[in-house]
Order: sequence, then structure tokens, then C-alpha cells
Amino acid sequence: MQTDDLTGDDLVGVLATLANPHRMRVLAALAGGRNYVSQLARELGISRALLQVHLKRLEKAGLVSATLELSEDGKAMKFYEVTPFELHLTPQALAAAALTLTDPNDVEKD
Amino acid sequence: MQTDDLTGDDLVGVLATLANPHRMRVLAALAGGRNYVSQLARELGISRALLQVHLKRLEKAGLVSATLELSEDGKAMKFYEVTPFELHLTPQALAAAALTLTDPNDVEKD
DNA sequence: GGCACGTGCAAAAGATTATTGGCAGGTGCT
DNA sequence: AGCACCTGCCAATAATCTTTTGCACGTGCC
Repeated sequence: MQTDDLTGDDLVGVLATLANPHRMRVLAALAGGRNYVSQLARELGISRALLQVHLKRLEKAGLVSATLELSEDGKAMKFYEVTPFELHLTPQALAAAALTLTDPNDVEKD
Repeated sequence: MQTDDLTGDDLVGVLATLANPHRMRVLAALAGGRNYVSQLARELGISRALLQVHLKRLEKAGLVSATLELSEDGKAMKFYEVTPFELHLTPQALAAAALTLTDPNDVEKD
């Protein structure tokens, strides 16, 4: 994942996702290796519910990916890992991204 | 300005600032050259009040800087220009930044 | 059955952002 | 004086994000 293969809107989404202390810590933790939800929650010292919300946001932004696995003793465990990415942000890169932003005047609701 | 001379908290602030379509357009416009508030508002097609708020946020994040100047005919005009920056975001860079995040358990209110 | 693990989801409350509209001030020109 | 520019700020609303609490479901083991 790279700066210029994202649309302006997607880039905004990714940046918004990164701009949160919890999610930054989650990403940091996963950068050290894959992990499953409950364990990750314990390591970060936050509730599982809260972590889930953040993980979903990270996943939607494409920054992490999940795999549901069965442990040896038969428990369903969801492992997350970081998607490698490399965003290079400069005024020029942002100017280019801005060109592909959705015009607020023709946004359609579902 | 670079990724690793920011604290984790500052980085979160910068990312949050960038993660907005209006601000991205403002930055894009200023990347093409300095400009003053009213003119910029006209070019972007947004209200001056709204632009001001976004410019302040950009300035607080250190992404733009302002200069108050007097035009030839005596009018006070505030010119903004982009601060050159180059943020390189990777899982590793974020992991490093996460180490300097403020612990939510010892935040003090004013 | 009762625990100790794992998962998921959703409603509600709290906190923060985004946006508008109005009003203040200033200059110079006719 | 009245108009056309420039600036700044604030109060109120609307919209969005964050966090908690509680419930549901599953497994294996004593």
C-alpha cells in the first residue's frame, strides 16, 4: 500500500484511522507480530469491546487483516496482522490526492 | 518536518489535521503558492469562517504558516503558505511513535 | 452444571468536530 | 455617508467518533 494508489477519499480515511492513540498502539503491537483479539486487549490494557471497534476500523482502512483460526484445543481465535504500507506524505503528494476527492456537492446518500 | 522528530501525540495531531477533505484541499491550493484568506475562500468555494477554522487547525499542527501584510492600498491581508514536510509512514515508524504517546492514565486537565 | 477461555454485536451516553450565521473591527474610494 | 474590500471571533446547531455496558454464542475441562 502506497500513497499514490489511494484515492483522495481513501487517503483521508486512512489518515483518520491512523490519527488515534489506541489505533496507533494497536498497530504498533501488531507490528511486533500477529496476535489474537483477547490477548491483544490484555497486552494493551483496554477492553475487548473497545479493541474490536478499533480493529474493525483498521481493517476497513486496509491497515490490518484478520484470519479466524482454530486453536489446538478447539477454540475459535481471530488473529490480526498488519498490512505492510508505506505512505509518503508531502505537500505535493497531498495536492495530487486532493484532485481525486469527492466533490461535497454531489455526494449521494444510500 | 519529518516523521521522527514528532512525538507520538504530535503525530496523531498532524494526522488528524490532514484527515479532512477541506484541509487537504487547502493544503493542495497553498502548495501551488501562497494566498490570502478571502481569496483562498473564493477559490475553494467555501465560506471564510469555515476556511479560517481549518487554517487555524493547519497552523496549530505546523503545516502552514501565516504572515500579516499590508497591501499597497492599505488593506490588511493574511497570507498563508505551506510548511514543507515529509512524513514517511510505515508500521515501524508508527510503532516508534507509539512509544512516545501520552499514557491515558496520567493525563492532567488544566 | 459451572468455570474459564474464545468470539460477536448493539444501544446509549459522552466527547469532540464541523459548519453556519451574525457581528465586530479596519482601510480606501466616490 | 455608503460601498467594497480586508480581518477576527463566537454562539448554536449538526454531525461524527469514542467508550462503556451488557448480552449473545461457542469450546473444553473438573
